[in-house]
Amino acid sequence: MTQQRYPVEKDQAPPSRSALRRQREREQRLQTILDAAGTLFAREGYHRTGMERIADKAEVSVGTVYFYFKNKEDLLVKLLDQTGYELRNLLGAAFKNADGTLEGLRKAGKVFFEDFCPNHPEKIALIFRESAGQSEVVEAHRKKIFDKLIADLQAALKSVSDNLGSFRSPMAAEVIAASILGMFERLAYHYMIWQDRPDALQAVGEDAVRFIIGGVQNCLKSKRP
Amino acid sequence: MTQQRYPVEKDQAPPSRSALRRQREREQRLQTILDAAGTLFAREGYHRTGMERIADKAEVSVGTVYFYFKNKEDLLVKLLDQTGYELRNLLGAAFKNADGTLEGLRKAGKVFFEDFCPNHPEKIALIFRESAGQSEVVEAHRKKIFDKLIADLQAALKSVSDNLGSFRSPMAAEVIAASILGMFERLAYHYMIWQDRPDALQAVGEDAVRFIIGGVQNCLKSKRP
Amino acid sequence: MTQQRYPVEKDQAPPSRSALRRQREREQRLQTILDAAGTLFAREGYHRTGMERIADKAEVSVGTVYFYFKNKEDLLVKLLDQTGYELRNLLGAAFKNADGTLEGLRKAGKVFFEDFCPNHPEKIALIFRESAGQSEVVEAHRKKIFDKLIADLQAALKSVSDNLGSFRSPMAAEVIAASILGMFERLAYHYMIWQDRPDALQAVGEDAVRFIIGGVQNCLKSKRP
Amino acid sequence: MTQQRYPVEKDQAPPSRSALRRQREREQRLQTILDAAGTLFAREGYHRTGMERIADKAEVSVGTVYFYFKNKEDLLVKLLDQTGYELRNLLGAAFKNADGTLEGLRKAGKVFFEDFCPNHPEKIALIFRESAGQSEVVEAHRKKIFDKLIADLQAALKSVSDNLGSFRSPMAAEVIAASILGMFERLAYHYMIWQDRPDALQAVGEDAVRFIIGGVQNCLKSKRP
DNA sequence: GATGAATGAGGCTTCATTCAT
DNA sequence: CATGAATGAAGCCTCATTCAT
Repeated sequence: MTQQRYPVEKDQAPPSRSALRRQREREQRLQTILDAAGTLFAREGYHRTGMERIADKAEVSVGTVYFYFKNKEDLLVKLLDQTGYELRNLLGAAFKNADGTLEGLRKAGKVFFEDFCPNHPEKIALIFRESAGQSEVVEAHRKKIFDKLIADLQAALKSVSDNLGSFRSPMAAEVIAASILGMFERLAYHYMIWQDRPDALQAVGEDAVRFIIGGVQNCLKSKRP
Repeated sequence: MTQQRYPVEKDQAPPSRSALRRQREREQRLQTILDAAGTLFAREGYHRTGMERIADKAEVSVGTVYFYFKNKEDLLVKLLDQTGYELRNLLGAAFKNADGTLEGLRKAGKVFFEDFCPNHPEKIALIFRESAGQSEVVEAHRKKIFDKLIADLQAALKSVSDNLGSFRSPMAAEVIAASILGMFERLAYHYMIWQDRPDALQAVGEDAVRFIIGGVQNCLKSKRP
Repeated sequence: MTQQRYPVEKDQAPPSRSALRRQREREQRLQTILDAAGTLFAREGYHRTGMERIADKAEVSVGTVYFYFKNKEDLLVKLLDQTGYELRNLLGAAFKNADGTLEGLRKAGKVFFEDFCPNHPEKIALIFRESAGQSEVVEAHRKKIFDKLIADLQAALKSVSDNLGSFRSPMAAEVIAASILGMFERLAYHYMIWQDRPDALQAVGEDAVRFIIGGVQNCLKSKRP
Repeated sequence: MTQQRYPVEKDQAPPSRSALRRQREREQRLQTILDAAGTLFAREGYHRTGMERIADKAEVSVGTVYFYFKNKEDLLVKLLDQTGYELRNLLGAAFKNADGTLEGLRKAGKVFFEDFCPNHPEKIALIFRESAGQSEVVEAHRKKIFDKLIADLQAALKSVSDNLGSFRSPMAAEVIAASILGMFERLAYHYMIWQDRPDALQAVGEDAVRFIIGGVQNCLKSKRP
């Protein structure tokens, strides 16, 4: 549209004010659609939610949804990735500055059960229910997310073992990491989705953490003189 | 239950030989269809499996499938219930004659990872993937199955606590039960479905059991003299 | 089955006792099935009634229904014919011994509204609702029945006109006959099926008869000296 | 109703030209589909007409039919309502400016037999044949239409009776109204659908009207000075 | 004669996706 | 960029009819 007055070094013209605004609006709209889809997927189920429903809720037309997302699956994938990213950040933060001690696991449990679960029940439904078994593409993303969460947990466990003694078995770290994820998953599902008892989550979290810590310790060759 | 002391005159003719045979054939065919559906659901996914595919694989006509099952959902529900029943029996047997000790949990882990998982990968997929978020009816059955498994585990934990000391928290038994289920679920999914490493399952099971036992002990107020 | 010992003159061996009994049972069963079908067709509608429902109600198997009737349509046709036959007999009797006077029409109206309608609501539904527009074959039978009823009425009107004076128009007799049938049809439908007021039928019949008689008279060139 | 004295500022933008055109096209297409369905229902029968046939005849896709109509039943209901509306208007117009005399009935008969029947045989088939006994919903609409037609006729009869003398029986007006409808129905069916003699309809109409007028008069307590 | 399990063509409907305006 | 009408493949399910036992 506007002519380039000076050659730009690489590939980025300084964006005009209106271009910035448009960019912002664009992202807002994208997120609006994503939120609408997320809510509906969680509430009604991925398959029972039609594209028109999503468009309606986001107050746009079906065509617009397709302008922002390749297809319905893409919507689910983006939502899934967003949730995974958020979850990793949350747990990652818990492990910061707790290297080497079991405190990181405690914080991670606390933040998951007391922050994430009660505030994002629809994300629980999305990542642990709706994204299960939908298509190869979705499953691939799901695997990647779970793998990364497990890797993060495994890294945290590694630093614990560096400090408190190595694991008795070579697979222990991975197994424990996956176990913790499984615990979080099933407990969240059980208490948030099936029983809808957000009030119970604090106690649940405490018990879960106690269980985890006992479990981890039992898998370590204790490093005592 | 109670034996008939005298033969009952009429009201219930002894089923003829041919009637018995037909009854048997009927059940065989029903199971054939169920198996076909189970395999396809696990391999291709519930939604991507059409009724015609199922009929073809079972070598019957579509109408026959509907003669034995109300609808597609019914197929999934029956499959789910069957799997749930099997799993409960398996774990239940592990807890028999191990009351009061942690031996029951060890056996349960062993039998799940070393027997159930490698021999029934499709049931893992079915109960932990395909049955998730399909419909209210399916979800209700899923909840019932999970609830029962949790109740069984909880009962086993109760008898452990009777023996070794009570739990530090009132919810502990339930939380631990759900946690163990979650561990089994995610580990089975991780190593069977995503990594397809049935050979790793023995080691995984051992680590998982060690983790569980440590976890349980840590949640008990130790009963020491 | 049994050999013919002596040549039978035309085509009928003297039926044995058991053959007679079988014949009777056969007809009873046939009628049972027909009744079951009639009830269900009237209550649930021809299309929404499956053959299995009919067999169940008649306490026989589906195969047996097909032994007695060629197909579902045949069931409807037989039922329709039976009803038509009954209706013709009923109205025919009303015209007996009333030749030449309007008394026959009065009696016909009376017997239709006060006998037939309240006692056979399901036949009203069958002939005036369920048999409409089902297939060419059914429609052909329906036409034949209606045509005959109209012909009967027309004959009755003819004898009235012989007595009281000829009709002003050549088509009058046929038109009036069809009109009377239409009146009966719609009044029966209105008061029995839609309003379910069998108690009103006497009054309805009286008004209808008065209307008919006035109508007929108005179409006659009165034969007065 | 009330004129806007001042232009309303916003809230309702004047529909753009293209919007108007689209609205028009939309209604045209809807009517095209309705016509296609009406023709096929009348010619082949409601049940023997598949949705694909309808779509083909209307030169649209199946999906488009479902975009404009909820389902097949809806198509029939809309068609039925349209026909009922048309019929009421037709007869209603006949009664205008004929209050108190029998002229209205004469005109109504004339317009029905000489205009409606020969010009819309498919609507005769639809309202008097195809819509009979199809489903509860359809039957409910059918009842409503017939009830309204009867009510209209009844009102016309009422004004006749106001003029010429009251009816001998309290139900007479309703009975006669239903009777007239039944006559129209059966005569139209008889001469248009079964005998396909549109040429006979004029004579039929005249006889029918003569019959009706005689009938009505016979039901009135004649009001003579 | 009677049974009822098996058949499979055909029906209705949904819904993700496209594209002219 | 946004719209929403149009598409049509694909899915689930029904049910009249048959036939081996």
